[in-house]
Amino acid sequence: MAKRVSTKDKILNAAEALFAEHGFEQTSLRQITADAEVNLASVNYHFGSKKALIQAVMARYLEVLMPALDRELIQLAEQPQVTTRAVFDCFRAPLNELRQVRKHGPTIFLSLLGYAYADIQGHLRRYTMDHFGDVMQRLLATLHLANPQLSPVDMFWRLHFVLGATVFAQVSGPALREIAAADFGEAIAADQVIDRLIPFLAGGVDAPTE
Amino acid sequence: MAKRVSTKDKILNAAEALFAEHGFEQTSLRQITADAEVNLASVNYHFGSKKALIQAVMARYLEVLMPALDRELIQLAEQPQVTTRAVFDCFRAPLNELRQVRKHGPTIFLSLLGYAYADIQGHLRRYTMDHFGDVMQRLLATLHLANPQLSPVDMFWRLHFVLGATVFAQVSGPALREIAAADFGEAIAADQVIDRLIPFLAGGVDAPTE
DNA sequence: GCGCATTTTAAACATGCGTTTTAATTTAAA
DNA sequence: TTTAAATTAAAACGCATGTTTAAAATGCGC
Repeated sequence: MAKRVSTKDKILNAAEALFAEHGFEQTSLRQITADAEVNLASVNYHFGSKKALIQAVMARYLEVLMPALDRELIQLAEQPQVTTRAVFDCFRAPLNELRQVRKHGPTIFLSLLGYAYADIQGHLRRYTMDHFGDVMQRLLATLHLANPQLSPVDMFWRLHFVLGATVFAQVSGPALREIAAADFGEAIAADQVIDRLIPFLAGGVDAPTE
Repeated sequence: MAKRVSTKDKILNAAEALFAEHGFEQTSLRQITADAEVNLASVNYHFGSKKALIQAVMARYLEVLMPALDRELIQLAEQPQVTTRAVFDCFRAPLNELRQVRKHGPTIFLSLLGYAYADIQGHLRRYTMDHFGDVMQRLLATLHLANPQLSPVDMFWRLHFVLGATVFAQVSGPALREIAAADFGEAIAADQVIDRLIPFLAGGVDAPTE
């Protein structure tokens, strides 16, 4: 009983794999449709344009991640003490839930996130704000609970440094893990990079200002 | 006495400005040669290929930054106490020296660095290691002085998180500063982002491991 | 000022891209 | 089974890219 996969899903699956590896702009519809074993024109038929396809790929993950993250943040806010580290740990379970979407969902999603910010500046930011603005608001509020000494503008910048480190670690992840394995004989799984990352991020956010 | 600028330099100047703003892949030779007011074919004549032009643009900055950074690191190593923060502060003067190359050299260079890592993975890394491997070695050694508790592999990852945050902050810099100005009415200059960044980076590197 | 090497120019080349068109095919309801 | 809608397929379109070619212009030592 081989299960029938729709053309639309074949495209989504092939596209996200190529996007995660090479970025959006550098992945052509011809590569995608060849990998998906569908006709070139079917992307425009089912999604309308390449841009809409990119959005559909991202939405599939965001719709799982964002509600899960929201639940974690609400739960955390009930605690008497909130630390920066605890806020970042809120991402662990939601990221893991992305495995429901795809086996290597967490890694794929973070790579996509990286390219989304690098390639189409503002485009994804607007989408995220429109659909999940309340979650982002809660994230900011919770981080402020943990760091009342940071002004909103300080927090704004530090959060983007956090995003940068995260995104870079994932986009360059395959290459970096290869180098690390060669130089230190120590191979770590893609999903474990996040374990190294979180303490770093918390330390950065908690750092005293200038 | 208008000073005569060679075609080669006109190309380099126009190219780096466009590269810094839009990235390498997304900047065409036609845009570059139009801005530089030179013929399209002159890029291939003087540099051989677009790839070689990219390398020439980066080299112009690296050849100023790296020796200056090396001097700072050597000087720092003579101090009795070395902190992570002090290591990162070593970048301030060398980055400022890039103004000799161009007025907004520091910002341009960091943007270029960002795109270099995002666009042509490994390509720039190899060039840097071939030409300035000794400086990178010294940087690692100095950071180890400041953080003897971190294993080499820990340091490897944290340094790349640092690179990611830096690069992202610069590449997304214009957009982020715009948003910050709109949301907080607080406009900060491009060169001041580094002042916000350094405490964050030092805090991240100094953070306790998992 | 001649003659050769260097540089600039305009044009074309080959390739790849996202998209559109038109016809063939499959699907599913009547 | 018939028929209309949805989907797939092949081909072409229009455009942009990096590169190459071959002629024209320029610079410069003699």
